[in-house]
Amino acid sequence: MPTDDDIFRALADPSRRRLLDRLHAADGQSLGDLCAGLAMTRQAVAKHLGILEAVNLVIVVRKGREKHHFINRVPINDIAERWIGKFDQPRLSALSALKRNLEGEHYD
Amino acid sequence: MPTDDDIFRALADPSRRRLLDRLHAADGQSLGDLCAGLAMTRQAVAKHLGILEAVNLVIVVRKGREKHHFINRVPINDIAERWIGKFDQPRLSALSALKRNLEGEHYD
DNA sequence: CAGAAAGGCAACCAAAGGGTTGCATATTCC
DNA sequence: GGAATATGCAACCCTTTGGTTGCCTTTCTG
Repeated sequence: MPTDDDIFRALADPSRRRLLDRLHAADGQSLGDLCAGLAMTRQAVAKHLGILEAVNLVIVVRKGREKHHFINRVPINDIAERWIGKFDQPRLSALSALKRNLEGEHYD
Repeated sequence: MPTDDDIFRALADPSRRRLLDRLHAADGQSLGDLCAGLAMTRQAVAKHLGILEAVNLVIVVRKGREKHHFINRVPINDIAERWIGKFDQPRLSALSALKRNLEGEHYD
């Protein structure tokens, strides 16, 4: 079970956040997909993904010789609730969320 | 101007998050106050606070020979909005915020 | 004014971290 | 079967970083 500290440390590295960004843009990419265009070795990317897997920020599904990666939002939401939440002004965040809500969420 | 990366790296260390926790419990403490009960040198704590200051997570007010520290919530809220926000389910967070809104805060 | 209290500065150290190279393994396709 | 594809594993390297010790400066206080 990853601790909050594990999650924070995993998120501390910009390359890893970028990987999460890429998965957010297109979920389920393989290692090779995720390497494309990055100024890093495949092995480096694999290490980063390994760390993200270890803290459950990324879930892996193996399909043949390929390894597909999916974001798991739970840990992020957890630290957002448990740690970041207590530092933001409740009224402001409630207002902005409500505003987002009213302004039209047509995702999904 | 601190980048998101700076903020994440500053938050990555558990000692620094603990310092923020302590300031959250009682804002405006001095260096000596913040050292109390920690298994660290004063100099180590000062370094951590220096990092927190550098990224504007903590604001310092000098009073005589003392140095008082105050939390600045802006950077935390910034990354929460700009980065974490896009990873949580908009519907869920909007709902929970709305729920919080309805359930308690009737001080508009 | 002398000494204690609060903090600043700098050098140093051991460990962790991000990245690389090199090679091994497993799968798919012709 | 054999080559190309997709990934795994391990040793190694250099930089960052969290922490320490030692000493200096500033500000109260008796």
